[in-house]
Amino acid sequence: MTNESDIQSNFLHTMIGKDLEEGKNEGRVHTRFPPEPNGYLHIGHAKAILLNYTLAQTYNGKFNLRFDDTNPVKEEQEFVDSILEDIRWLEVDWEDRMFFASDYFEAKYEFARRLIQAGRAYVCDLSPEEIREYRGTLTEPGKESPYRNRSVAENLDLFERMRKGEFASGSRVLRGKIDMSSGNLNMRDPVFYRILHATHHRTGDTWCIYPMYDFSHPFSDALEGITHSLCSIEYTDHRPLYDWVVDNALELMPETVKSRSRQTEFARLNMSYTVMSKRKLRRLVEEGHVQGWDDPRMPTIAGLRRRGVTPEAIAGFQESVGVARADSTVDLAMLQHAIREDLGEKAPRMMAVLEPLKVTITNWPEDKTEQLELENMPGDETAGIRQVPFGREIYIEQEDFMEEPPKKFHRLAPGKEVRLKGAYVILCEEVIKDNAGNITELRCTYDPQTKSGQDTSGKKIKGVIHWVSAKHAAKVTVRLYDHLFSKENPENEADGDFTNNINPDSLVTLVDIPVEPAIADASPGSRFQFMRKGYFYLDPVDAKEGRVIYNRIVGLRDTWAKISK
RNA sequence: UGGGGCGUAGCCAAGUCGGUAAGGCACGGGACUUUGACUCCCGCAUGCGUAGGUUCGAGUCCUGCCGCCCCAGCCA
Repeated sequence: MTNESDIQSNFLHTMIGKDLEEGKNEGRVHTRFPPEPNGYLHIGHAKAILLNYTLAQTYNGKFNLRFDDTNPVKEEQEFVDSILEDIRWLEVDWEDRMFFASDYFEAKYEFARRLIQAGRAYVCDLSPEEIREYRGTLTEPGKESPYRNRSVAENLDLFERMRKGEFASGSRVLRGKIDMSSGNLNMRDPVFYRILHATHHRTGDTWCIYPMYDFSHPFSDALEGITHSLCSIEYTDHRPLYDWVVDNALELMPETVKSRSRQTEFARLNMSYTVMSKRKLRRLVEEGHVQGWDDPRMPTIAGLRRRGVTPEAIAGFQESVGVARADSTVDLAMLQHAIREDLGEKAPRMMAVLEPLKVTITNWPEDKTEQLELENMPGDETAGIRQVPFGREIYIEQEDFMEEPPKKFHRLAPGKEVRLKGAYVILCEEVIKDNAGNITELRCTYDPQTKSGQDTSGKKIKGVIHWVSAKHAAKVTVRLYDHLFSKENPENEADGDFTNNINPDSLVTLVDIPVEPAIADASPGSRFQFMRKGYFYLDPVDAKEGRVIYNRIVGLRDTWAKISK
């Protein structure tokens, strides 16, 4: 049984609680996620998936996966494959209930026939343009089609011949006979079937008529015994039609219908600096602005996965965002927080220098290497210890040295001391520059009394910086941008040029960076926290092709950046 | 100008029969710290789009305004 205080309170739980109380659906809760296989899933879909799945789990119910594949010209097998992979990765289990709307084409055809027989649907010969004209406008009622009162026999005959392929694509449709004067345009004799001579990715050329969403979806729900059909807010206007279809199915196809499902709408996810429109994401891919649907900067599940985000982080994000009916735009910081929260306790700490500055420790013997022991997770002994070599020449981060430091700067500066994490305290004695005045090297001395863990010097050093042994360091590539857009590079409002400010996929200046040997030996899929630099992930896709590239999953909070402003 | 939906802090979001505004993110302050990270404390809406009304009492009920979003695919 679920502890009520564990459940994020929202209107969905209130609704289900009420339904259960009233004994609706024999106390069953059965949800579904119904993607159209016409693109890759993104984090917005993750919200819908998790919502449906956790709702079912909370009430010991069931969750179905159903591909809404009723439009053969847009759908492809590649997308059903990617969707399956993404949902599995999210650790959402549909058990043995994976369905396709196309599984029910025959049943839907029969349902349509019975609607005709009941005088509630008719074949209409109006052209698409004429149908639009007859539909009226937002403020004016529509006109009834001249074909609206065909006899049942004629409709049945025509509909059968539509199926047989006797007519050209677009020449006729089957429409529901509802109300051409309804204020709700969806009720003005909606189209249920269109003729489309196209090959379907699953049914091939078996059919040349395909059901429309408004007819197909509610019936699919009813056939599967769905009790709660969640969808996004823009379908609110479709609810009366949804009910019309289910009610008719209940009456005319009782032998097949398993539930009186109800549609409930919720607001889809919007996030700052994030493109969530499938259409725009497709453009980014097709116009080559990104490597593909799984580009690590993409908000797709595949992109997030490749970047190194964990399913747990996505679930945590979803939970913290909640769900409501009001339009909203979640701050990207919420996602970043969820990622850090999850990785903070599972990613081993390592040192990597992204923008190296050479440091020579002048009082350290020329060829002496000392193996230092560093904790993988400070404070957590079970995470183990690693050996890190230390020698005369090391690299530190360029930004950890300032020739003329401001007051609160705790790192290295001429004549100042700083602790090298896990090693010794060094003192900066000399700054070496090239002819152009660029700092090329620091000459420092170390204090033998200050070895990490056995410091006898009594020194209180505030600054601790990360480093890497120059002799032992390996070089890898790093992708620093973790989002397509950011505060500095926001997506443009206008549809046309929203691609203008795309963050680059990597910084070329960082191509050769030294890292701890332990990192260089890591296997694909490893996640680390590079000390003071963020969480990184060895890109498995690049690794497959022999490239060693680390993606920054998310950066760390940077208090210094704020102080220094 | 038809129909539908929505408005609680910078961003999300709880608020059963009306009983005196949860929580998270962000932000600010402090403690701790061999990651300026993490963690831990503290602070952050006399106010719930707005104007009235009902009531001992209104975010919750009523009325009028204002604002934002969706709908005229043989897409989903």
